[in-house]
Amino acid sequence: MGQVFRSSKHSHEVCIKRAKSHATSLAKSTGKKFGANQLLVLDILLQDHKAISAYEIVERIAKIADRIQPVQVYRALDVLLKLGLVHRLESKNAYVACSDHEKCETPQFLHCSSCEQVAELPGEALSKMIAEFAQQNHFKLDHCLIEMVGLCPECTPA
Amino acid sequence: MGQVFRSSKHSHEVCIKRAKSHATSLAKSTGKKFGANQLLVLDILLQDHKAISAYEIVERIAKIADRIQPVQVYRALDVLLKLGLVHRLESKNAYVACSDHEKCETPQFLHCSSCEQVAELPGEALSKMIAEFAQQNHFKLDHCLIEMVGLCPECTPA
DNA sequence: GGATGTAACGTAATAACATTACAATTTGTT
DNA sequence: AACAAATTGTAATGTTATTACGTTACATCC
Repeated sequence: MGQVFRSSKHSHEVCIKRAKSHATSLAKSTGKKFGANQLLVLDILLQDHKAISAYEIVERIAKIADRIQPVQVYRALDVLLKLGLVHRLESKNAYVACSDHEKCETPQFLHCSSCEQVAELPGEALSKMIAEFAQQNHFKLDHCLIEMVGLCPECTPA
Repeated sequence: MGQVFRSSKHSHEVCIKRAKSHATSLAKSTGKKFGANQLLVLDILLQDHKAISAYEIVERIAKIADRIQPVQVYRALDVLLKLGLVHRLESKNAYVACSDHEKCETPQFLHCSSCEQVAELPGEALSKMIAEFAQQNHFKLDHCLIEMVGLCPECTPA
């Protein structure tokens, strides 16, 4: 199993590059183009592996470009969320760039309460088990939210 | 395995009675007493198995007693949440009375998107598995949020 | 080229959810 | 009665998200 949490020294340029190339190929395959605000929001979220609020995105954009309104950020987020390029952390009302472009239909998040980094859990064993639980209870599952809070390896005292 | 979703014809009086007697015994064992607002909020939430917002609670209380302010509802909710008598559904910003007083440290919710009923999943298999996943990823788990959305048995077309 | 459709953007206002700060009241205890 | 602790009351504010309406950019089709 790979490291789900990025080391603080990992080459984040690589993450950004990979995410952007994924976004580009997604755009190509669907025939869509990203608008200016959508690109800005994605750029901001790609700066690290933390989840930030929509209003925080507003502020960060204001530092590098013309200030835009919250609603414009929410609209951009809607598009990015639908494409799976961004996820929403329900328990934090915050948004994070997807960091696992292979398999993230039902993302399961690990959120470090110390450094605030967010990781996505790979693998499907958990979602399969959950699907089974649902079925056992005659529940027609649409989607499931899994958010774990705790300390990441780097923030765990040895 | 019991029915986690209450049938629409279930005798809800029993649920209310059971919850209230649990609350009473909890109060007795901890030497606390519930305040007027706390009792009102609990009563409102016990009226059914649905999750409602704090502001909805404000409105419902206004129908049966003097109107109170949102902050008063939030305070009452804080107390009830800490006692485990009420849970918060993060993905809906809504609150629901606990319906499984035996075992609800890490409640796992099923939320019907049609009738809006909320059920708690019994058992610990899921939470154990999740704890394992956390450990495998060197994540020191504090708590975990599990919310499943779909259709309950009564709302599932045959 | 001009009409048309659609996706994104701009602006203002407001709705929905939650907290802070401070004062008054009630309750239990000595 | 005096005190502490918990609860309640009131006002204001902070945070998150949406609605409504209008404009701009751009591709397509006739």
